[in-house]
Amino acid sequence: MRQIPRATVARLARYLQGVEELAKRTVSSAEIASAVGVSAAQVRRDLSYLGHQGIRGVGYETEHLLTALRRELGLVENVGVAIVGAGNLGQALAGYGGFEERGFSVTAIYDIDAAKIGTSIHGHPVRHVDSLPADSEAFAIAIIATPAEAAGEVLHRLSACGVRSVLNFAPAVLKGPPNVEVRNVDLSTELQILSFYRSRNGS
Amino acid sequence: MRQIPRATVARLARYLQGVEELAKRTVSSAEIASAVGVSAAQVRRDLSYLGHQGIRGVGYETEHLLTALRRELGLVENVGVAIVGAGNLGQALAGYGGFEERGFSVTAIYDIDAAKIGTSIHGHPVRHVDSLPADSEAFAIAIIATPAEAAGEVLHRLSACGVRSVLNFAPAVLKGPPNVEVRNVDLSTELQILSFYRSRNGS
DNA sequence: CTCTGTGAAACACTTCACAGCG
DNA sequence: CGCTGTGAAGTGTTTCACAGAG
Repeated sequence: MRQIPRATVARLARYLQGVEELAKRTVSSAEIASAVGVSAAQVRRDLSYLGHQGIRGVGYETEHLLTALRRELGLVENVGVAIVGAGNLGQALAGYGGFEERGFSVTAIYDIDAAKIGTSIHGHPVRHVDSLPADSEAFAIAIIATPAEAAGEVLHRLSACGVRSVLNFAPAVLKGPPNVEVRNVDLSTELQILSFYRSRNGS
Repeated sequence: MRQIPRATVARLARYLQGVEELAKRTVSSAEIASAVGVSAAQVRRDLSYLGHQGIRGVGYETEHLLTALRRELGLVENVGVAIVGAGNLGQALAGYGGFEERGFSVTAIYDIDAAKIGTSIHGHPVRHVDSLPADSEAFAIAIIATPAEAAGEVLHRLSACGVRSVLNFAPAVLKGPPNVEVRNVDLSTELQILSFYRSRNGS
């Protein structure tokens, strides 16, 4: 029963946030379900992958559940995040406070523009992309926020210096080697998907 | 055979971009597949939802296929997009050139900060959130880039003035009424998912 | 008596493999 | 002969429904 379904992993992160917000001493699957917008059966099934965490007739003890979720998601220690690309999007991400609150630290921003290197953006140092290998111990996850043309090359470099988890915002579909998990978040693609549903959700 | 699976819709948008980039006169399912990183059988199955578009023994006639994809995705006309929230992220989105290229136009940015209203960001006017209903004819899709606290309220307003498609970047899981399609893109959630896989992808 | 945990059924999506068109 | 389009099989995910713990 090990091997958690991918679909479940994506929801565990939501549950973590949902349960944190509920801020009760115990929570039931139904409460979590309505907080994150899925079915109660789904919540129970998902949480069952973490082993027996609940108390029958009562629900889940909040602190215990949060610990289990954080452990499963690898969030026990603070996680370092590198941002590659100091353009508009990279800067916005660097200034986004939400990361720190959730246990992630932006360790540095990488670019190739000599004018930017050595400066600091929202308190984070800007370094040359060439120093990624030297810095690679500092972070576990990288965010690609470069133009599409550069994205493939950046992924290659990241993968070469041992990064296993990449979040790609460049408008290109990246696919790393099998041991590298890449999540592509393309804004245009998202809008196109929405556009599809707009036409059918009857006016 | 109508009713295209959600998973397929998400890929159609990728195919559109992949085929555009290939820029050939005809493309085979195998070519599309390798451009976007899925299996050839998957591409053929997905495209078959659009009806018979290919030519056996040859592949798909590029122009014809692009037209069919754009029609299916509701991208025949230019699509208006409103951005709500003129903070860091909202500004970055406003400056992101990729939208215009793909048939989307940012019509305006909405905020409640009096100091920002009336100014313009990357050429897009900043208006008060209260003017959303009056402007609602201008856009079909809205992007929420506000703090988490405001997001629910904003969704409510958008839905009240007839918006059916919403892309939410605020760190909150929004769920609109059934006739409103909401896509939640939460950066922290994405990082948490990556964090999960980091621990398992054998070092 | 409530709410979890889970077999079993249902459903959704993907892959296989090949008939048959051009 | 190459490549599409698709039944059929396979796999993954969700829902149902209920036994049983607290």
